Amino acid sequence: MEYNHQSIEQKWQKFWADHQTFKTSESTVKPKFYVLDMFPYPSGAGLHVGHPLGYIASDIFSRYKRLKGFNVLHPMGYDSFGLPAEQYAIQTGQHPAITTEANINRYREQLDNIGFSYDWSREVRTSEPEYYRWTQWIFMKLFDAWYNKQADKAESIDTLISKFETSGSEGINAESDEEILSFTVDQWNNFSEVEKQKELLKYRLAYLRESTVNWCPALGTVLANDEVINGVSERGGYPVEQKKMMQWSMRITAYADRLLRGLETIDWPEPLVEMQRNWIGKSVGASVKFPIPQLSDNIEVFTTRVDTIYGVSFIVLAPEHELVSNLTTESQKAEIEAYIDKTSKKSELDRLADTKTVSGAFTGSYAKHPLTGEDVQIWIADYVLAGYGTGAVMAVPSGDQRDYLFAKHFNLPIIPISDSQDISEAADSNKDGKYINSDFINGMNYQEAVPALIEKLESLKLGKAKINFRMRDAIFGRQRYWGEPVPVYFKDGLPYLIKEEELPLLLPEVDKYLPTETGEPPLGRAEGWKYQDQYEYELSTMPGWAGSSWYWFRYMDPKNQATFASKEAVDYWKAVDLYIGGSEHATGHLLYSRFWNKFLKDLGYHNEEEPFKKLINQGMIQGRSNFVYRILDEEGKGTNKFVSYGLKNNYKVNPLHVDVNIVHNDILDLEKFKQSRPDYSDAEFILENGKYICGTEVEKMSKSKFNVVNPDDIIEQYGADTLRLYEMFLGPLEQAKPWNTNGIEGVYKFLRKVWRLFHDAEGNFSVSEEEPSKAEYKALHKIIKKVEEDVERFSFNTSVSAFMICVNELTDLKSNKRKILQDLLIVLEPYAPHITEELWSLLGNEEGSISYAEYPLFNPEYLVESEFAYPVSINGKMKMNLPLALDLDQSAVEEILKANPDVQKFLDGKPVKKIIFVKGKIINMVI
RNA sequence: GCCUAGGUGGUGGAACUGGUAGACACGCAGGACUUAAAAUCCUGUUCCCGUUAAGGGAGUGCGGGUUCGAUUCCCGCCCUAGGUACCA
Repeated sequence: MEYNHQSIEQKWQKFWADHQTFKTSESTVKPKFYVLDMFPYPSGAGLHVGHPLGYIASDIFSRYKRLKGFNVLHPMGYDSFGLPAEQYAIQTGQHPAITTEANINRYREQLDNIGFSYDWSREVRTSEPEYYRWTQWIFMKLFDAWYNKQADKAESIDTLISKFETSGSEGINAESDEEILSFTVDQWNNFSEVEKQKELLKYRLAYLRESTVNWCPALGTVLANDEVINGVSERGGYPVEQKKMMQWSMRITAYADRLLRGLETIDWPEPLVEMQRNWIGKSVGASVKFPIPQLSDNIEVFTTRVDTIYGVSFIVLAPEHELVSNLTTESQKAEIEAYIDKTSKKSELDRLADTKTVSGAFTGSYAKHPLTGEDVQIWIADYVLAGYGTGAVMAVPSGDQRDYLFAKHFNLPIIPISDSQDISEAADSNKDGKYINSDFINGMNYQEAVPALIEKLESLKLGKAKINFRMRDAIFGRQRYWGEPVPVYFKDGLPYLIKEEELPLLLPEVDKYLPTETGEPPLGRAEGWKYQDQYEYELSTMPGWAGSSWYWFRYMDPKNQATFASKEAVDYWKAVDLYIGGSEHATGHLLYSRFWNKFLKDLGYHNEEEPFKKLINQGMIQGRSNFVYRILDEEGKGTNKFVSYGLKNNYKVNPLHVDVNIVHNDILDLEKFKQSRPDYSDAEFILENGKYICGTEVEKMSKSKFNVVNPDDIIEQYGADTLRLYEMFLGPLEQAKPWNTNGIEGVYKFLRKVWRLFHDAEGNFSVSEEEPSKAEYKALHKIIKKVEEDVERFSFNTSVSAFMICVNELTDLKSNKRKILQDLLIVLEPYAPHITEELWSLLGNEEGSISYAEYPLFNPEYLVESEFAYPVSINGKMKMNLPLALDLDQSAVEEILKANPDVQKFLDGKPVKKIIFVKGKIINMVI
């Protein structure tokens, strides 16, 4: 019987499903291992061959770990709230839940075809009420929490209230809004309920506040910073503008430092860690106040170079800075207003594009230098950002290039402050020299000057050391329908939580999925949707990242009605040991998940500071487009003649995308091409060597480029095992690479060879019970060792090559020994589970039991060489013949030396500690 | 500009701590089997010189360096991909 992938794969997929082979439980003495894939958003387009790359890798790893005796949790689910289903609903009126359900079913079918070992009994869907009930519950916990900086953790808001009740606002060290009240115990107790709630809102980790948001008019919703790329929306690429709105936010900034510190404890790809580090953007510096006597106020600036303070020759405010209007003198008013008007009209995109031109305006006012007391001019300019630091900078033209250009342009003084500076052409920010023109720090170096200055500023109450973060709080509301309702109602204009036992707050039905006529979010259309029939619910829904910020917990205990995951389950599974997914989530999902994880830890729900111990980014699989070249006539119009790639330069041609599914190894299937469109039916071709060769280009995989390859088609032709092996064979997991099927035949051929090892020439199943030869053991143990090493370092592509070598060797040896083949199957099982299960049961083992087999033990003895003899040279100076060995003990070294007096002579009687052999040659001796 | 990763045959890629560069696969060429095709198997395949062969030379983006020995380490440069950008 020949290898029939279709019947084998169907048989085993059904077997695994019927027997719940991969169902996982906590009740075991085995060590646990948690392997997680980033769950997909179920889009209408279904899976293409790029999607499963990471899933295949994680499945191989999971199966390998199971064989190695671990209790593996390997679940899958769907991030099923999101924009595309809602956009589809707007167009067609179909409820997003129906679209989503259909898409999920399609995804499931495609996933099943690949033969993954997921425990489907643990599936989660973020849009199901049983799931989002707990998303809402976590939101409630966040609303009911504040961040105690002293304890460096979040606590229940009750502990803050009791502090207010016993000692007022005195001594509270909390992460909060900027403008907080200070009050005594009596004042607090006399506050009205509304006043108390208003004040508490400034401390809550989920809070409502008027803030500047990224508003996307085309999508009709606000977006978080990570959802805005280069000034346009991540989804759809629509323009985004800044707008002030009442918005729900998450006080992620409270965790900035812990999020930063945690990065050192986890095993993530360096680029990704770097991205998070930059996103958090910690700067250590100082805040300095420049007094403005006429307003009896100060301008506060943040600087990372307080040592350059004597080089300050002016101050620059962001055009939006709150003091600008008060500082503007009568004579400068027109100029300032014109400048503000000009900059406010610039869109985010223009501002990003134009960073070269220097622009700004003088307010006419002066501030006092905090140390010298001299007057410094106050300017406004759009190179200072309102959103970072205090929205004001002290300008040091000699040390900062932007300040330098600004000073040159407006003819402002440039004061050198270091004896090592060269400021003839540009600012010089080096910290190496001794200070000059700098009063009491003259002659000091950087390390001495900074603490001296901080001390001085503190004594004058005009400055202090400060740490600043680039990261902003995350906007949490979305003015959309298809998301989790926020479990909040409004009373006296203030938000209150609904009761825990009233969860889930179900998403109400609406007649249309568009904003209301008055501009409220779609939930405003839900008729009679009121809390206790009188209070307005929050009409925004949660953002896409809400449901994905804790889902790995739900897999641990997906059916629990009493809590998001039981203490026992959480204590058993702890954190995700291996997480595989794309790097596009670096500053979104992966940051928010770490935040929520830390928060839930603070409240005592689990003990893991970091949710994902090890992370691997699989590279994107790009499309490989094929082109045909249509010949143009004299007028440049397309004819119905097509010329092969190699001859196209002899003609005037127009390249056209051609469906990659009718091209094989870049050779066009002419008949299928003719059938593909009616006007191609009489197409003519100019061939080379009797073939039509297509051109190629690497592009993103998309329908419009006719380069989408559906895994189902590959599976039908070659089988899931071939697909799995081939996707791994394609190249390193973490590297982006174009999809091409040019080499898939080789992998398919390999599987047929495996099959044939178990069958005789007539195709009958036949294995021998004889004791294998040394050579056979060697082939086997080479692959055992190689695959162990490769899987542990996620180098799956080299394993596939090693399998091919192994099977070629066994074929050459005509080996069909049970002892060899049985172990080979176990090693191959993670990569090609269907064929191995089939052959395993043909060997007479219990059906389906390879999933529980024991991984064969590697024995290095089989790899030790005993044959002779290569001519070798040492230091290029002598030649001799020596036995081959991998590793030698002292007696073996002596033996070799005794047998080779030439070497003895060369070594001049010095004792040899070690002989280093490489692939059978002495390459060095350690004396 | 800055950060990160990378640059190896016709192609995808291997070479793990410095040790036979090009494993494995695709493609291509030739051959066996076959009436023929498919399938399968065998041989060759970095480039250049050498009629074949024996043999020789060059070679991992470019230019230097360290080393008995460099795809690997160091210095300078070029290019590609991803990220990021008036962050004070």
